[in-house]
Parts: sequence; C-alpha cells; structure tokens
Amino acid sequence: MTLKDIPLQTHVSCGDCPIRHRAVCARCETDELVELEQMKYYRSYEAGQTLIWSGDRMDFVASVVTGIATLTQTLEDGRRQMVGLLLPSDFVGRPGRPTAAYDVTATTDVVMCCFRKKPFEDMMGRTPHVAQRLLEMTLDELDAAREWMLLLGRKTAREKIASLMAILARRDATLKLKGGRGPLVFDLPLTREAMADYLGLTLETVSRQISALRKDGVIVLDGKRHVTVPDLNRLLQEAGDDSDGGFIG
Amino acid sequence: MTLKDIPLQTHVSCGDCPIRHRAVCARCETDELVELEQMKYYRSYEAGQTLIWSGDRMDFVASVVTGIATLTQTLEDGRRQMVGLLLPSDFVGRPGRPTAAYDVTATTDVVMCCFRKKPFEDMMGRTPHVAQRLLEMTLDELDAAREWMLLLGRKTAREKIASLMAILARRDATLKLKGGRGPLVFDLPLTREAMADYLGLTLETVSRQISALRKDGVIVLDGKRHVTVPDLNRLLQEAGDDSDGGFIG
DNA sequence: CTGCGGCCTTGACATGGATCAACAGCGAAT
DNA sequence: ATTCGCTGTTGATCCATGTCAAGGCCGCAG
Repeated sequence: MTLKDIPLQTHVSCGDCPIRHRAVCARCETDELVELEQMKYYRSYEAGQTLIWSGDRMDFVASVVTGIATLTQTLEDGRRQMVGLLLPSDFVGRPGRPTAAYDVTATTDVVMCCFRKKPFEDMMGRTPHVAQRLLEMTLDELDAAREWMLLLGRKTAREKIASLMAILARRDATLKLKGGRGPLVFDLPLTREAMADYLGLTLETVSRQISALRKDGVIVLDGKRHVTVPDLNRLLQEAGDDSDGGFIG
Repeated sequence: MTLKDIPLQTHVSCGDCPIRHRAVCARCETDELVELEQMKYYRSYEAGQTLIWSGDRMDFVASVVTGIATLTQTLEDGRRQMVGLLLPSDFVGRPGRPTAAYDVTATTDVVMCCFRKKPFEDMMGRTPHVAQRLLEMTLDELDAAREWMLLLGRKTAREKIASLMAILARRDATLKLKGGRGPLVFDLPLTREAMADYLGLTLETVSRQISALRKDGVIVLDGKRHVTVPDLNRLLQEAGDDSDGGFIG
C-alpha cells in the first residue's frame, strides 16, 4: 500500500480548521495567511489505516485536525517502537525531505489539513516567519523525543506508565476540572499494545502496571479506557519527573 | 556552577574553523557569510568540564570545531541518560529558546565556534537560507533521536553496543580504509560509563558485551579504546539494522 | 440467544541485565 | 619504587520484565 491508495477527501470550507494559526502561521502576515489558506486541503482516514509508509515519497505536509495518529519504526524481526504520538494540532512532514522516515498510522479516525509540499516549501523560502515557526515546532518535537529517550533508557515500567498517563492527562483538552484543582478525567486513546510500543514494554507488563497503579489509588479506571487522576502531583511523583508539576522557575 | 564560571577563550583567527560552511551557512550568500564571520568567536573547554547546565540562560549558539561533547538529562535520584553526542561540525543551541534544556559536558578537550544569539537570531529573521539550514539540521537531530528511541526501547544490550560501534565507526573521519574496503579503525571517545549512559545500560553490561563482541570476532580491541572493525556488514548485522549497510533504494 | 474475534487480565516460569563485590591495569603524584 | 585514583573486567547473585499460556469481558454478526 502506498500513498496513492489512500482515499482522499477534500473539503472546501475552512472555518472548521482550528489548526492553521497554531501550527503553521502563528506569525504570518495577512498575505501569507491567504496564500496558505488557498493551498490547503483536507484528507480523512479511518482508524487503523496506515496513512504513510516509511520510505514513501511525500508530496505534502499536514497538521492533525482531529483524531490521533502514531509514528512507528520497525526492526526487521518485527520489534516495533513508537517514536511519536500525533495529537490534534501536531505537524506531520519534513520540509526539504523527499520521503517519509516512519510509518504513520491512525489509531482513531483522523482528519488532516494538508499543504502540497512544493508550494509550501517555496513559501518557506520567501517568508522567514514560516521557516522559523517550523524550526520552533521541530525543536519542540526534538525536546519531546529526548525526554522520551530518558524514559526509555532509565525509567522503570511503573514510571513509564505514570509518565504516559501524565502526558495524556495534560494534553487532553477535554479534561474536566471540578473547580480549580479537581481530578483530571480522560480517555486512553491507545490500546495496551500501542502503549507498550510507545514505552518499550510488552503489553502484559503495561496491563500489570496499570492494574498496580489502580490498586494503589494513583489512577481510577472506569472500564478499560476511561481514566480519572485524583491527584496529578501524586501521578507526577510516580512518573519520576520533577515533583513541582512542571513548574519552571 | 553556571556559564559565567566557565573560562572563556576567544580566538581571533578563523581560517582554522572548518565548520561554518557545513553547519550554519551552507547556502549563505557572500554578505551573510561575511556577517557571520564577523560575529563569530571561539571558546575552548577542558575534558570533563560541563560547558552548560540544564536551565542556564544561553546567550550564544555554537558549532563543535574539535573534540567531543555530550548532552545528558538526569533524574532526581541520579539516573542519567545521554540524549545526544556532539561530534565536530555538530550544532549546539536552540534559536528562539532562552535557556538550555540539557547539560552539555566535554568528554575530551573541546573547541567551539560561537555566535552571540541575539544577532544570530536577527539574521535568521532576515535570511530564510539560514533558518532553513537550521531547520534541516534540527530535522537531522530529530531523526537521530528517534533512531535512538528504537535502540533504547527495543534492542538488546549486544545490539546496542554494536549500534554504537557502527555509528562511531561511520562518523569517525580518521578511519583507515586499506584500499577500498578494508577494516575500519577508530578510537572510542567515551568511557564505559558514558557509553552506558548513552545506551541505557550499566557500565558492567557494557564491558561484558564489548568482551563478548571481541570474543566473537566482531571487533578487535587494542588496549581499551582502540577498535578495529574487520567487517562492517557483520557489525551492522549484529546491530539489528538493515543488513544493506544503510543503503537506501 | 450464541458464537466469534478483539482486547485485556492474570498466573507461572524464564532470563537478560542490574546489582554487589573483588580485583587488574595504568598513569600521575609522592 | 610505591601509592593512589580512575577506568575497566569479571564473577555471583537477584530481580524486573519478558515469555508462554489460560481465560475473562464485550461488542458485533448471524
């Protein structure tokens, strides 16, 4: 399967794309915004679909509008490692690179806002704003990747699970804070197997550690996917991160 | 200790800096080259020195001219994970970010070619070339980080050691090819402990696996640091990577 | 309702790598 | 020459996580 086999759906309206401001043109002038607006189009994919295969020629860059996708690498014998999690507003694609470096898979239904690569790159060459914004986003990804290296290399299984929960809890926009500081509530967007691939574990270990955190009251499970975090600081402590909850002096 | 405590040595000559073309201004026009040339200066550091501490204010960006430095992250209880290895021509610094995210430590004596950040960023804003070049370099780093995630999450200790050897063998410019395809020779620039921090292992395991690879004839050791690789393909096979030696169709 | 196929959990056991400990090699300082 | 400190090696043992296996839960198709 290659890119060409993926169903393509193009929307005309653009008011429903909350992405462009955050991801690509945070500092763009009106002219560039209009230009980006004109070249953009949408694609949607079903849960489970592989959007892009490693090595595929990439003729576009994109932002995730809704849904969740993953970046994975695979060893010849089938061992897999997820190297990125794409949540809404995340950027996909490598300006200046002809091919994809990783498999991109939809774990839920996904809608992406795409820009054909050539005109996008042309625009980058003309407007430093856009290139700088891209650089900034790439630096963010690099930081995330390096934090993940610390997790993969040095954290225990329990810390890994707690770290993942903390990240999901913080990124999930639909958390229901009761008053200022109530419990966080969110749904796990990944299967146990996908979590294992992300954390460098087996799915059995993931399952066991989730059970352990539940028994110890760090998280509350309602069904297999619905999570309540009664105390974020407790969770962060379990994650082995700074106990100040990410506050940076 | 902060940046201010680090001895600073500024060189005036610049003919000895092989870096600027590759790292920062590969595509710059003459005017920009001259401008970069005028703002650059050198710093040198001794082996073992920590150049930059995570969280320090960074007032410069730089390229490594000679020597080797490492980027590391540390957990509160002391567990350490190296997240990057800086070899000559590698870039250090995060344009647009005020502070450093990692500790940077010299493992050998190091000379860096520095640019004060503010004027460098100003220039980025004016010349898309530079911003694009930076983006490209950052994408390279991101790829390297993600490949390392695969290593940390899914490879065995033996594969990890073999992978590290392969990377060092390929990056070391002083390898002595006899004829077209002879054995590769290089010196390990890292202690066993530093390798362990890079690979997510303990130093004992590193030592054992190096011994094992030696016994099996995958590498030849002369002293503790001098390595000969009789057959790169064999090494790559042990590393679990593509057996085609990195050839990309 | 029943059966079936994902997804998940739990148990029993195996093992790769960590941990603890002793010691060897070697360069620098005395 | 001797000692000291740092780096590296090797052995013995332990344990966290992997592996293998059985079965539960649940939505969906017939």
